[in-house]
Amino acid sequence: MPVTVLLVDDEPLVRAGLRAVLEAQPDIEVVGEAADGAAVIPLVRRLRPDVVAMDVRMPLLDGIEATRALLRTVDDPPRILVVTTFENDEYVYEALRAGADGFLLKRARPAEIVHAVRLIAEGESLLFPASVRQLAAEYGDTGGNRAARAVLERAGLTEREAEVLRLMARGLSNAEIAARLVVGTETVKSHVSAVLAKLGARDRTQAVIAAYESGFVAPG
Amino acid sequence: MPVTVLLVDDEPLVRAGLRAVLEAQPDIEVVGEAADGAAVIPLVRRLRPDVVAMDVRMPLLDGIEATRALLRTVDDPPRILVVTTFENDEYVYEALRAGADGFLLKRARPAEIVHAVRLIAEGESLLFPASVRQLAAEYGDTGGNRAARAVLERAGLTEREAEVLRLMARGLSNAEIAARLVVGTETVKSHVSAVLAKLGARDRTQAVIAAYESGFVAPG
DNA sequence: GCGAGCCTCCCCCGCACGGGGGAGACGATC
DNA sequence: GATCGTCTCCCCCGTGCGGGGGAGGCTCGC
Repeated sequence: MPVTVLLVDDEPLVRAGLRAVLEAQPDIEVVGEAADGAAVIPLVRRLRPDVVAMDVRMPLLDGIEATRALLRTVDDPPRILVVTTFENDEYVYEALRAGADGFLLKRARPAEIVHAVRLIAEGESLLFPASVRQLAAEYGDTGGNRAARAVLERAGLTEREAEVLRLMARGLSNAEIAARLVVGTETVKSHVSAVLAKLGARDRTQAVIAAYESGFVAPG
Repeated sequence: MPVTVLLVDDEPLVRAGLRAVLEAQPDIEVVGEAADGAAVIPLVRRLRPDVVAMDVRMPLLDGIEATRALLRTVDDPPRILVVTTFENDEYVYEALRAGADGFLLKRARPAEIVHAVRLIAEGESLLFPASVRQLAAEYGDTGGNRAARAVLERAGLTEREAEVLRLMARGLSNAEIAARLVVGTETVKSHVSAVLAKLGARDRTQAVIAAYESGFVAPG
């Protein structure tokens, strides 16, 4: 009976890579994929994977928050392997505090990745902060504006407000947003004001910056 | 006759992902992989790929140096698509200046990655953000990597204007920028207007979006 | 010397933006 | 039925923003 794995990462490329690496093993089966933390819980409920390979930096709900939510709301939760690009100790500790069972760098070799998944599935934990620290020093820690991200995630934007923010982040004026959403400009102004208040932004430019910095919208 | 691609990335996971994405296409063939920039030149000599998909951050020889070396030492060099995780102004400029033909984020969707490889193979240049491509059209460039370079350089921001744009992208108002730069607000307004005109932006929000989309400023 | 480009500052002017209120309609929840 | 949150729309009002001009001082290179 193979180890079943759910992949959670906002980059399709990474998901494809993980899938290729893991499915090359006869005893490991990738049973599903999710692109953000918010989609994880229902998927876990349905697929009941043994292991969730979870990215840290994701839109909507990051890996750490998703881990917390998962362990809090799901009975008999899967083991969680946090997968990330390059890390600082804060992330390691935060992830472990949140209840993750292991911690792995994307930079790891395929054999290490496979090994990690097997270990985690067997109930072992896995972490190597030494190599993490070394890599962080080697490549220079870019950090990331976690403050802005946290703000956005905990801001509690409604669906409509998020929609408006997305359009703001595409450079649309209030009038253009109104036309796009088929509502009045006064309505859009209300939503924009709500977005600004919730994000702690002074104007739409700052709101758009927060959207980019938090990963709510991505360049490209 | 399929497009042949050489993958150069120090992360096996990313190579596996790219391979999975690209080989799903009947007209694209991955002919080889390399884990660092130093291994690229002999591989290119032997395999003669149409396109090299090259990571920026790599041990031994980074993607920019490898690009330079490749174009300097190989006859009839392949087209070079720089693939990277984080958008960073220095990298964009440096990579294009080194002679890369395109610039792509790893977080791009599979369809975008495939599209990028095809475009590059056809001799087009590619800058992932639409706004930059738009600039290319506006400035009447003929395509090719010279175009890409020229666009970014000839987008023609002066040093001062670039400085103002950076501050705009940090959410500062005109008055705050003026205070920071120790000049009058009217001066800042002049610079901002120049930036807007050169970027084809209607307001500062669109300018900041362009800054993010072009990699002029990077999230995090 | 002279122009070109850049940085600096100034004027007028229209308007989109954002703050601060309020309010009706609807669905979900209790 | 009552309450809450969301979405919708409205009012007034001040101002920061951006367009369209112009102009002086400075350092370049021709």
